[in-house]
Amino acid sequence: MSTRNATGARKRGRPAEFDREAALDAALETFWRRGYGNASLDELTTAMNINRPSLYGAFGNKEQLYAASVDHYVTKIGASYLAPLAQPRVADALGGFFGAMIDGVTGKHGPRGCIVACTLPAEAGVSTAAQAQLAAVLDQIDGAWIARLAAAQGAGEIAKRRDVHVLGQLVASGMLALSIRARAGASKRTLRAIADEIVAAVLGP
Amino acid sequence: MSTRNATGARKRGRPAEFDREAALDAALETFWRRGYGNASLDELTTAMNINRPSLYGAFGNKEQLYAASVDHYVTKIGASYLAPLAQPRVADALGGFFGAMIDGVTGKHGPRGCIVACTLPAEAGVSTAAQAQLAAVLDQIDGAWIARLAAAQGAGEIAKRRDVHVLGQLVASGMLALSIRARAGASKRTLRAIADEIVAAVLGP
DNA sequence: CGAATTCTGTACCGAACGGTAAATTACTGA
DNA sequence: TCAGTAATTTACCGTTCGGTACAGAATTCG
Repeated sequence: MSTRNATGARKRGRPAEFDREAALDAALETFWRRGYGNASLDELTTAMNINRPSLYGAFGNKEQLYAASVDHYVTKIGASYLAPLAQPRVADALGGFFGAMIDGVTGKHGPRGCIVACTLPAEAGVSTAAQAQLAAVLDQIDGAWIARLAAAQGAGEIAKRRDVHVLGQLVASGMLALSIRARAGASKRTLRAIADEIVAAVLGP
Repeated sequence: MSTRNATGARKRGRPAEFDREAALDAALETFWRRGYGNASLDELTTAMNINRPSLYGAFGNKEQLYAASVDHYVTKIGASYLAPLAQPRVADALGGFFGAMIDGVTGKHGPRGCIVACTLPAEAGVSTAAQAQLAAVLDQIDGAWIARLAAAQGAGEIAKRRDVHVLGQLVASGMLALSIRARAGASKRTLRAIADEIVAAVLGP
C-alpha cells in the first residue's frame, strides 16, 4: 500500500485504510437519497464502510460531510452534465445538457432528483452556510450557461436583442424544476418534453 | 365559547382550547422554514401554543402533521397564487400568477421559498407518502394551468399547434425553480426576469 | 531498534428525540 | 346532580442522536 500524500512526501503514522473518494461517494449517495436530517451517522458510517472516529477525523462532522458531499456531487456529477457545453452548436449543447441531466436524475445510478435541488433547499432555511452553498452552486451553473449563450449570441445563433444573462438562468432553472419532478416520479418522456420547450424558448426569436 | 362541530351537533367532553386552523398555520410556518427533520416537536408545540398530547390527539403524529401542513399550504397559499387564473386574458393570468408567487416566496425576513419545492422533495426520497403528496401537488398545479392554457388556446391567445399540456407543466416548473432560487436569496427582480421569459415562451409563437 | 505519529475499533457519553401514561379539568347529556 | 366524554397538564419513557475518550495497531523517522 502506498503511503504517499498528494505532494509525494511520505505520511507519518498509520495509513488510512479507506479511500477518501470512495467514502465520499457513499456519503453522497446516502445524503442524496435521504437528505441531511434523515441520514444518521450510523447509516453514513455503514454506507461508507468507515468507523465513526475515522469519519470525524477525515471530514470534521456531519454538517461538513454533507457540504463536502454536495461539493463532490457538483464537481463530479454536475460537471458531467455541463460537458456538452463544449459542443460547437448551442442547440447541441442544450440538448446534450438536458439529455445527460435527465438521465442523471431519473437514472439507475443514484437516487432520483439531484442532491442540490432536492435536499439542499431544506437546509438553506436553517443554515446560512447551506444557503450560501446553494447560492454558489446556482451561480456557477448560471455562469456556465450565461457564458455559453453569450458565445452563441456572438456566433449569431441567438438574437442580439435577447438577454443571455436571463436565458442562462432560465436554463439552470429548468434543471432545478426537472430535478424535483424526477423526485416526484416523472418519466424521462415528460421531462424531455418540458426541456424541449425550454430549449425552444432559448433558441427561439 | 361555541362548542359545536362542523355539523352543528354539540360536541361532548371538554372543548379544545386551541384553534385548529391557527395551530396549523404555526406548524406550517415552522416546517416551511426548517423543513421536516429540523423541526422538533418542542419547536412545533411552542409555535402552535399547544401541548404535546393535544398535538397528537388533533393531528396524529409528526409525519401526519407535516402532511397536513403541506396540504394547508396548498389549499391556502398555493390556491391564492392560482387566483389570477380567473383573469380573462391569459397574459394577465400568467403575470398575476408569477407576481403573486414571487411575492409569496420572497419574504421580508430572510428567504422563504415554498414548503413544497424546498422541503417536500427531501422527504420524498425517504417516504413514499411524501413522494405521492409531492406528485399530487404538482399534478394539481399542472392541471390548473393546462386547463387555463387550453381555454386560452380555444380563445386564440395561444397558437393551435402548441401543446398546452407541456406548456402547463412548463409554467408549474417555473414556480418550482423560482421557489428554490428565492430560498437561495435571489431578488424579486431576478425572479421576475426569469418569469417573464417563461411567460414569453408560453405566449410566443 | 525505540520514539513519534496517525489511523482503527470499541465502547460510551449526555442530550435531544418522538411519543405516551395518568391524573385533572371542563364540558354534554340525562 | 352526576355519569360520560374529551381535552389539558405534567411528567416521564425508551430510543436514537451526534460526538468523543481511550486503548491498540500500523506506519515513518532517527
